[in-house]
Amino acid sequence: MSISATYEHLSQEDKWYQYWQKHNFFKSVPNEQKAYTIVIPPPNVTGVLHMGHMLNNTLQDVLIRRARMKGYNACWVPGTDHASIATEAKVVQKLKADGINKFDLTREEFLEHAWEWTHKHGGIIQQQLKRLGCSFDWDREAFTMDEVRSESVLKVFVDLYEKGLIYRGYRMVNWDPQAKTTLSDEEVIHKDVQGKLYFVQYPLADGSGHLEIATTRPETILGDVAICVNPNDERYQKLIGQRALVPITGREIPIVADEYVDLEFGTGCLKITPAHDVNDYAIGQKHDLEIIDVLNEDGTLNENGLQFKGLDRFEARKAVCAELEKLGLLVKVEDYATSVGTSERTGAVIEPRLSDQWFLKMKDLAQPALKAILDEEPEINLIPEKFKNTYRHWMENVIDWNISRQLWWGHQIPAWYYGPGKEDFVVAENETQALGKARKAACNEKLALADLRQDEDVLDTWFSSWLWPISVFDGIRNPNNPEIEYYYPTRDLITAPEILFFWVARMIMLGYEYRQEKPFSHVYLTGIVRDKQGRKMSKQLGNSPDPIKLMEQYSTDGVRVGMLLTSPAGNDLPFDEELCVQGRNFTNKLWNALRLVKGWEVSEAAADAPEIEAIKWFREKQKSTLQSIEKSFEEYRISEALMTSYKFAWDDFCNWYLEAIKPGYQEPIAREVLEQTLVFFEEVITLLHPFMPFITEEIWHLLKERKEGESLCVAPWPKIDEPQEKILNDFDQAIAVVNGVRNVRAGKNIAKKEALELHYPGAESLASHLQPLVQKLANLNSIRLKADEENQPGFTFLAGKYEFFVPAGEEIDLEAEKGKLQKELDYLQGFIKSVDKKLSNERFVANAPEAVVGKERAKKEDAQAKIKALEESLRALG
RNA sequence: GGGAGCUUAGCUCAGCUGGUUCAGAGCAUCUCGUUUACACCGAGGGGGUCGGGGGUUCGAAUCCCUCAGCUCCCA
Repeated sequence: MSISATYEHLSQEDKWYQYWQKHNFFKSVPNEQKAYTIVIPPPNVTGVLHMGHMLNNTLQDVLIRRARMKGYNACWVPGTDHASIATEAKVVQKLKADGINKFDLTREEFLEHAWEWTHKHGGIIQQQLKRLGCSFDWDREAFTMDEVRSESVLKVFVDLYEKGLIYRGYRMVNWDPQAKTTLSDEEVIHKDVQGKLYFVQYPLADGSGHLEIATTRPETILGDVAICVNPNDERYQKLIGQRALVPITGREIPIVADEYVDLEFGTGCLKITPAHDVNDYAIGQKHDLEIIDVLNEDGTLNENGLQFKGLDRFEARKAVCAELEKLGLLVKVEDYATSVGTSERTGAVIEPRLSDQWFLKMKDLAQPALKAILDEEPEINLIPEKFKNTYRHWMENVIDWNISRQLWWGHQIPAWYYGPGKEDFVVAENETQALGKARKAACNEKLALADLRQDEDVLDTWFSSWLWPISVFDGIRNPNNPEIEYYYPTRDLITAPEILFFWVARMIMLGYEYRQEKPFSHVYLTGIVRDKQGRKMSKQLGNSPDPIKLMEQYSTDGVRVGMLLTSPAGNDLPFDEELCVQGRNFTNKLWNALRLVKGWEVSEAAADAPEIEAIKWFREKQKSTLQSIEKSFEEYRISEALMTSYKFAWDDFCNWYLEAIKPGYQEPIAREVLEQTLVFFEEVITLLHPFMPFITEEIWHLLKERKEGESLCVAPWPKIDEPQEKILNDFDQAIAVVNGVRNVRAGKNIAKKEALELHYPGAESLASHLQPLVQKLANLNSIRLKADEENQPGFTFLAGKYEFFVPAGEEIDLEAEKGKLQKELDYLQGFIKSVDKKLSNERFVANAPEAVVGKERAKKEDAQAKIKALEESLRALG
């Protein structure tokens, strides 16, 4: 069989993904095996693959492929998310480009456009995930707005409402004036900015003087309803109960006292604008103050803004300042470092705004979710554990979740109003049920559907995502269906720490609420993919490489390896294309190993000693490597598992094993050796398959004849077995000897093809059965026991604690050799001194454990043995 | 402002409850090597006073205190 000189990844990748799909290897149906389930963190339905997705989904694929090979019924569920605010923003933008204003459309018309957009741009990321090799059960693909998921969302909403956990409230919320919707606290990003603090004079109503207040938002002066001072502030005692005039408007407002006011901040006088600040709102409630809202929903000033009506809030700020200055009321302006909330999606500065919204009570739901993670023996393991603290902090201080959004794209809130009052509504899963409930509530049997008006708002996207591990198995609508019973709880959730609260915490809450059980047992939090300068990769910065191009250039396997090599859980990944080069080089190495083993002629001769020993060793090495890989996987140290596999393939298999069994130039290999080698090769690529599915599948098929329908992706993972340490240790010593000889060659510029002689100091220094192997790997013409008095020129080296000798003809630089030996001797003598110091320290001998003291004694003996060997060598050199 | 975490070779990271022979890996770097699977390679080498200071201890990268720098979360 002829094998191409290079691995042609492009055609192979496509070929094997099709093969896997054709044979339904990734399909899962409940059976008697144990389930291993992962649900994808659903990407935005209209999104495209970015580096974060690559990292995240590669990790999931590694875990699920390994589980499949280990004999679990592995099920990885794909799907997408409707991403309410992001998708709606894109559709609005697109319509705008077409000259259409969203608000000129009816809701139905807009949704038509949105679906059209979704169908046009949906499906791309799924193709890209296939490209990445992800072994999803595609028959299970779900979308947060498909029928099953939508009905589940509404059902949960109604249920939680009936349990009294969902309520409608007039509250101060985070308002995004650009998207014209509210946001939850989690969607607000606080940013430090350099602002200004404006000091403004407010005249007293009785004309007896004025007082001074400091504010960062002068434009809200127009909505002031009071001035507040601290009751303990001696400066302002006599003002309490008086009245002041709001600048520009001339409105008269009371001066009230409240301990909330910080004596130290600004002037100690606080202006109260309940409509535009959450703390002011609280004070307003307490003192029964009126509310004057000066802003429109787009962030411009309304009629309460007087002459500034129609100006944007930031323009208005400037205009108000100019006016205050003109009136002589602006005392001074100071620089002031502050932080402002911005919208996660649009970046707009968030406006605190009073409005009617739907809220979900979180306190009770949080309890089991808190326990699940923080228990001594947690039901859910966070990886890495350091996120426990963050999680605890959020959970313990959780506040009610604003779940309504003033958008159209999403699940419309299933509440219907039957009358003019704020409370004249019913909550139901559909119109028909709503009508029945409404008739009852209104005590009016004549109510018709036409009399009902559904709430305009949609639900926060996360309100559908938090059902995901249950809803993908239809476990909300049909809680006893065999699928949910079989697959739930899932095993691993792999996601970014950024959405620990948005999503992970809420899924845990919902899992316990609806199934009285955790949604997953392990949460693996990945890092963020950053560029070399440490910046997060983003579209805006344009600092992200195109994942598809990377896969085209370096092969999918190469990119997968590159990404995983450097990404321990929870650590950010400073991405560098060099990593993909390393991954690509590794695929090349494996490919060439295949070319080597498939290129040999076969003979029926018996195996030679080096080959027999190499085989004995590699068998044990495989066992010990497997053990260590298993341990890494158990601890979710994926990079470590990969690195161990990488070194096993490259160092142990290619550099040691293959070199040990490799026949001479144009010589054949013994059949039994070749057959064993093919078995070993298969073991190597089996361990690598979860990381690099494509090339390993290709090699697996080339190693021997396979039948149609066979595949490495469903081949069994090897069984764990105890290695024989003696064999491994003996071989390690042999390797040390080979390295010693190579070292001598490198140091003395002796060509590899020039055969050397080796003298070893005793049977224990180099097992006799390994000598032929050493001879082959170090290119020695003979190995013999070292005579007591060598008395000939040569080089010495230490392997383990033994001194070996390589005779070197006449060309040896005696003095240099002696110098080298003397240096080693000096070091060892110094070393013995330090060990002696320890051993002669009574407190050490008395306090340290027996084993530690014993080790020190052993060190000393070793060193003494070496010194003796060195001294002999020195004497031999004259 | 409150909280958490990090700081080990040029880079990315290991280093478990303090104790094997001067602290490890991968990559990068340097030297040598090419008719004999692979230069996307082989062999070998160099490189760190474990952020600074102090303490506990017979013994500290590992525990404690402190200072500095960085990151994240929350308000």
